[in-house]
Order: sequence, then structure tokens, then C-alpha cells
Amino acid sequence: MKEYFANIIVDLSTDALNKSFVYKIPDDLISDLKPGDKVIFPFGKGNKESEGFVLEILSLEQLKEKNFYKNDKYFKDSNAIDKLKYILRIANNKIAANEILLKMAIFLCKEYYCPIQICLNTVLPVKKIVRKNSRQIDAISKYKVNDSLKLQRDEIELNEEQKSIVNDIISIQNDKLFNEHLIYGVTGSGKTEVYIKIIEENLKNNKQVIVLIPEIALTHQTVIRLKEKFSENIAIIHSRMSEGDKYIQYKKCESGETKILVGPRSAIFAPFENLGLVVIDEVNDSSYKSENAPRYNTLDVARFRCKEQNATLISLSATPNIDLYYNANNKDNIIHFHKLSKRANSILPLVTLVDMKNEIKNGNYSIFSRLLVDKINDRLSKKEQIMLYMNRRGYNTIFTCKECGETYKCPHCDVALVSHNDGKLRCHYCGYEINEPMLCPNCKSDDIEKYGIGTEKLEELCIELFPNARILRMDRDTTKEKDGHDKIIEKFANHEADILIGTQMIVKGHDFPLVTLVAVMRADLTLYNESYKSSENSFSMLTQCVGRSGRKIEGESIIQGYDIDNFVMQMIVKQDYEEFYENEIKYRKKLNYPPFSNLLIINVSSENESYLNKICNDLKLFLNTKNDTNASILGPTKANPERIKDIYYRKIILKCSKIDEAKKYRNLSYKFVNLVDKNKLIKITFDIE
DNA sequence: AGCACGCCGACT
DNA sequence: GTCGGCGTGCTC
Repeated sequence: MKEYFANIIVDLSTDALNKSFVYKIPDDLISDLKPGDKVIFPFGKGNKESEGFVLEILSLEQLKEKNFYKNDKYFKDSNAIDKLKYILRIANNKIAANEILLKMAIFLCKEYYCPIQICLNTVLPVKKIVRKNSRQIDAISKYKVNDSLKLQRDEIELNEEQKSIVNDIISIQNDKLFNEHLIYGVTGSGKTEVYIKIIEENLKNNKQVIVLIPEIALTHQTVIRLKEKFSENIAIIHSRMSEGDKYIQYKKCESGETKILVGPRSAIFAPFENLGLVVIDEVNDSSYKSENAPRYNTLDVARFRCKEQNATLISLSATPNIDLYYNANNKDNIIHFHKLSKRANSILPLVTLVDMKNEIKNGNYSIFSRLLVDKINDRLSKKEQIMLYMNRRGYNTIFTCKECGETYKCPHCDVALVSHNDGKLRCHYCGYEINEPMLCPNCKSDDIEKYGIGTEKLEELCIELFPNARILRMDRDTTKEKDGHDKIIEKFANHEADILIGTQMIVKGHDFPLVTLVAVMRADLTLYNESYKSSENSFSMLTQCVGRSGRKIEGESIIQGYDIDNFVMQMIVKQDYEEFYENEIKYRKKLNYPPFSNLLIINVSSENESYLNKICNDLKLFLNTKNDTNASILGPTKANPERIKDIYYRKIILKCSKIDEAKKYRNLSYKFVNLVDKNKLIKITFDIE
């Protein structure tokens, strides 16, 4: 019988094992074994039974053609092949990667320069096979469809704009293999109805569908909408589910029983053999970018997968990423561009900017402008609902001693401590807390100035100003308990409160029909950070806030700030993404930022600040000597904040004209730092944009 | 990750 | 002369 060999990745994440190992396949396994399978084999001196993934299965001839066979010193020994060990068995309690998942793992590995073990584990968000428990119920069954709402929605017909987009996409889908679309539509323009129609079309052709959403918090409303249309034919997977629940959902997808999977970014790794469509809702949302290795971008992974499986890719947003919008409009229909310009059920809310400097000039030192107070009272009297968005949680956000000028900072992080209702000062990065001191810890003065308003103080002020209003607050502090998030949302949705105060988490996608006034208390706090994408991010953030108002009845928004002449603010008033885009793209072009260049962002960190500075400077000098493509090298600069949990962060940024250049400098940087940093005190990660 | 090998100090 | 510390390096 002909001998076969398996190239195996050991499932242990250490630098030293970031390579493959060759094993012999016993005769009785040859017919069953396939690439992606998890196997058990003797490993190391003690022949310890270890687990790993089969990368490829090779005949003797194929093995001898491999680069590793030619280069690895193990195979220099003429008896090497005889000395290979045998695989013991296939791991039968672990989930194997199928062909497409294996391809995606290899894509992640190459594209994001990440060890293959980690990539293999990333494409298998569900790993263990869990014994079927009779008491276990399908996680999807807790999402209850309201029949009268379903009937109401069934009766609504798509408008002409929606219909024409649906028809366009379906016709392109019919005569092309891989095809990609961007649907740009103002908030409330009925993007969901459009993709539901296209999903319906895919199900008719017996194709499977992945619907990606930014946050677990949005699962509920998305699943309900899909369930109204497609009854039980849906699965969900997200990180807060138990292993057993995840396994049930995974199995439903794998067997083909379910055709639609809804989930956050990891749902792009659904085990669908017959994928027809991937939908990425709110594509500009930052949660689609992974912050751990592999630091992948979901849109890029989805594009790779759809090309491999000849599927359709649809991204949707009211504020698309600038580079995506540019590519969809300038690269000859590689990405088909569609626009929804009309709000389906109502008109866009009116937006008013309020200059808080002007309020101070007129003797109003409150965080509420006079206009906002009037508007809130008006809405309260009409029994409508109000949302107040504040970017910071806590009570007072800054403590300064008037005597010595000391600001209370976290001893472990480069950020100010924030006071809370319970008399504690807390660090919002590491959780450090102390009792609020009566005297300055530096000079013992009692003349301490407290300022900076967070959601807790805002709530207190709100109670004083509107004593008859029922007020809810939603931030990380009020949603700690399990389902805390859902409880507050449900209360507000049931009109058990008039005013909802909260941080980011109140604005993402929620649909409250009775909200007719949304206020951004301090829009300028959202505005500036050091990234070239800061305008894009704040424009999209503010658009989402404004879009919460007037979902059914006419609504309005008030945006308060100290810097209302800023271009982003002006465009928010006009609610004109396209004009914002035109301005932003000019700025990107002028300063050679993406989409006109490829940025390599090198993140370097260490506990030892002076050593970190030295390594960063050395790395920059090294890159200067290797810079044969005239890339501009910026930095090293301090990250913001520059220290978290006693670890210091620095960045070096390279502007490259080609993506391959960026990858080349990335690989060189990695090797350089690994060589120089013998004691492993440095951590280095990369992003390519 | 484990395990063995190996080169130095404290002990029977 | 030997037991054991954990630094270094390898595992098909």
C-alpha cells in the first residue's frame, strides 16, 4: 500500500512551534483523514499525546517537492522518513475545520502575519463537541415574534428606490460569480428591508446566508426581523453563549438545517458549504476590526471568503468608511454602488447646533443650554421620549488641587481618575479605585476643584431640572448585572421612562418609536483624537445619535458643543454625508492618507519605558536604512493614553504606496524587534489600512 | 507547552 | 564525587 504523510500544526501557541511537523498516516486512517481534521499524535521526547490540525496530506513524491523538505535540517538525514512517527487517531470530540475554514485560516495567517495555530482557532469559534443535553433548548426560541407587528410590516411594500436596488443586485447575482455591493442609505431609509428581500431570493436558490451585525446588543432586533420573515430558519452565535448552546447552533449550520446565521464578526466563519450571501450591516462600525491576533478586518475576510465560494457580499451603512465609499465610486464597478436617499417612513429629523460658549456669555453655566431645557419640557408635556447622549460615565471626571495644581491620576495608567456616586474614584482603564480623598494627596490642601461632567452627574442634574420626568441611565455601571442592558432597553421601549441618559451604548441601532428628541451634550468631546480617521468616526457617531430621533413621528436633535464651527458639526446639521465625504477625501488626498496610500501602523509596547523608547528609535533607524521605496516614516509617537496597566505604548506609522510594501516593512520590523529584544520585554502588533 | 540536556553551587 | 538549581533548545 502506498504511504501517505500528513503535514501537521501542533495546537500549542508558542513561537517555537510556529511551524509544521510531518507524520505518517496509518493505513486504516487514510480513507477518513482530510485536511483541517484535528488529530492526536505522539509529540516530543516523551511522546506526549498532543493535538494538532492536519494542514495537508501528501504522497512521498509530493512530500519531497515541498520547500520544508528541502530546507529543514531534520530531512537532511537520509533515514529521516523512516524515523517519522505515526498519527494515533482523529480527535473525535473536537470540531474539524472544513476546506473553506482551512483556507480562511491560511488567509488570516498570511494576511495578518499571525501564527497559524491562532488562525486555526479563530476560524473555529465553536471548538468542542458537546453531548446533546435533552433539557437544552434552541437559543433562537427565546426571540418571540409579535404577530401584529409582523402583519403590519408584511403589509408595507418596498418603495421604488428599494425595489430597484433589490432588482439590481439580484440581476448582478444571477450573471456573475463573486460580486460585491455597497448600499449607502440615510438612517431610516429601509436598508434592512432591502437585504431581507435579497436573503429571500438566496434561500429560494437553496443558498446559505451570513448576516453580520456590530454588537451582540443588536442581535435581538435583527433576529426578530428575520424571524418574522423566515420563521425558524435562523441561527445565532456569539461569545456570550455557553459552549453547549453554541454547539447546537453550529451543528444546525453545518448540517444545512439552518440557512441563515446572525452574529458579530466571528460569524463570518460559519461552517456553510453552500454560501450565497454575506451581509455586513453598519459596515463602518469599529467592532468589525479585531483588536487581538489575528487583527483582521471582517470586510476583507468576507471578501476573501465570498470570492472563494462565489458568493455575493453586501455592505450597508449610512456613513460608509471613506475608503470603501471611494472604492465603490471610483474603481469601475468592482464594488457596485447603491444609494437609498429617502427615509422610508418619516422625514429626517431637524438638527440644531448650540454654541455653549454663547450660553456662558449669557450667564448660563449649566450643561443644559436654554434651548435644550425648553425642548425637553415641550417633549415631556407631549408624552414623547428623549435621549441624552454623554460620552463619559461617572460623576466628576477631573479633580484638580487649586493649591498645588495636581490632577488626580491613576497610578497605573496615564488617565485621570473619575469620581462615582458611591464615593470612590476609579480608573476607567484598569479598574483601580480609591475612596475620594478629602485632602489633596500631594500637598494636603482642602481646596480641591471638581469638574468635568459624566453620566451620573448628568442624571442628577436632570432630576433637579425635570423633577416630574422618569429618568433612566444606561452606561457600563448600570448594565453590570446579567441582561442589565436588555432590562433598561426594554423599560425604555415600554415607555416606563421619559428620558434615557447614556453613553455610546444607547445610540447603536436601537429603534424607539416614541423618541422625538436626541441631544448630544458635549459633541466636541467626541471630535478629536490623533487618528486621521477622527472626523470619519465622529461624523458616523453623531449621525447615529441624530438618527435615533423621529423613527416614526417627526423628531429633532440638539447638538451642544464649544467648537460648533468645526466642519464635522456643520455637516451634521446638514446631515449631508456626501458633502462631508467630498471634503474628507480631498484632505486624505492632500495628506496622502488611505485610500490614496497604505498605512502600516506599528504598535510597540513594554513595561520598561526607557527600553521601549530605545527599541522604537532603533526600529525607526533600521526602517530608514531599509526604506528603498521612499515611504514616509512617522514617529515614534506616544499612543493615547500612553500608559495602561503599567504598560507603555508607542506607534510608528509608515505611508506606503503599495500594500506589498507595507507588508514587507511589517515583516522586517517583526524580525528586527525579535532579534534585538532578546529578553522578550517588547510586544509588537501591526495594522495595515 | 513539556521535556531533556547541561553547566554551576551545596551537600553526603 | 553527586544531587539538584532552572537557563537553553528541540520536538516530525
